[in-house]
Amino acid sequence: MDSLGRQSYSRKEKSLGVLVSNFLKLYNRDDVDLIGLDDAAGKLGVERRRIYDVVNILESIGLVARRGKNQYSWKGFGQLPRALSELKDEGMREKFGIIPCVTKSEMVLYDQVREEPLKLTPDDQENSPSPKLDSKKEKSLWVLAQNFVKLFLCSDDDLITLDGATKALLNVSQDPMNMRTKVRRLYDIANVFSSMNLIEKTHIPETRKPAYRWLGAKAISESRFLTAPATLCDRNEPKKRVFGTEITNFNAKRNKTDCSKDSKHYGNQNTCSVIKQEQCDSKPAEKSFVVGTGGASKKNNVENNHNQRLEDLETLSSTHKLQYCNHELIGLLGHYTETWRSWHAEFDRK
DNA sequence: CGCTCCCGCCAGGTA
DNA sequence: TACCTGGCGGGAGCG
Repeated sequence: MDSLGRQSYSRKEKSLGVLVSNFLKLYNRDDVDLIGLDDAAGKLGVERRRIYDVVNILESIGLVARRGKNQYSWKGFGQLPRALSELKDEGMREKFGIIPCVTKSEMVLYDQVREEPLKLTPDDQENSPSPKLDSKKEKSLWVLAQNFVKLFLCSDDDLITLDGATKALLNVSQDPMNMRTKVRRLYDIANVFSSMNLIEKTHIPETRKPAYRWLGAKAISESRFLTAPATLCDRNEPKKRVFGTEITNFNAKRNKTDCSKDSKHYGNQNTCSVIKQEQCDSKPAEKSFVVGTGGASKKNNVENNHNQRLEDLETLSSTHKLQYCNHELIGLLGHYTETWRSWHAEFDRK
């Protein structure tokens, strides 16, 4: 709320990155098979349109696969290495390692070379679609996301500038307006991947130009993005956007005169939804918050760790402090819900 | 003020 | 033909 009592709008809270992070918290579990788009939209408190963005990008690296209308299946991080290596092979064949400094004729060649995107989803992509559909597919988030990944996998340089990615993935000879649109999509994709710790946003030291660094599947598997803010591990770059540590999707909207129109489709879009941590947190052992009846030394350790973390926090920006607190609160909530559940189950048995 | 990217319109596809 | 899908670009938020 601002001083006038309006719900304040925070762009970051509504970002695709936060959404994807919450999406993963919700569905990144072994017992998840099918993901309903309506279900996801409802639980995450966003309109369906945004879910399409998320699943398209996740599908590009094989985390989910389209099963049919309104339904995706959760494939999981387990197959990520395989998907990435397939993308790499594909990219190598397509010469993605060479980021072209594009001239018009080069671009034509480049376009010819990367006609068919990798089929990580066997079902609908099989039958040769119409040329019209091809051109649509060529522009899709899915393809753009795959090509973006290929760029990292096939390049020796682990830093890729936004400029470089733009030149490599988009036909820079097109009109500027078209370019602007495509670059927006690159931002979307980059945000999603950085929220997953697949890449991180940084910049070229000399030029300060924005750039992305590949962190890769290993970073994801080591990552605690489901349970802890990356902020604390990354004090070199306090300005870096950190996703997944905020509760997203409050009903505050960007100011626009009439938001009611679209609610015909998405009745639930304004619901304030907080991801239920007890559903999401599949790795209680990894929780940064420790509770228990352990001995005094254990307790001291916990306190020391806690104090150390408070000291660490002091070095951060206020935004990151808030993000950290948000995360801790969610963790606590999840922990106590879990405890309550098990006690309740125990009570029921007796 | 330029960069970033959310938001939702609406065209085209599908059941 | 109602509903699903997702490209697209306006324009708001932010540094």
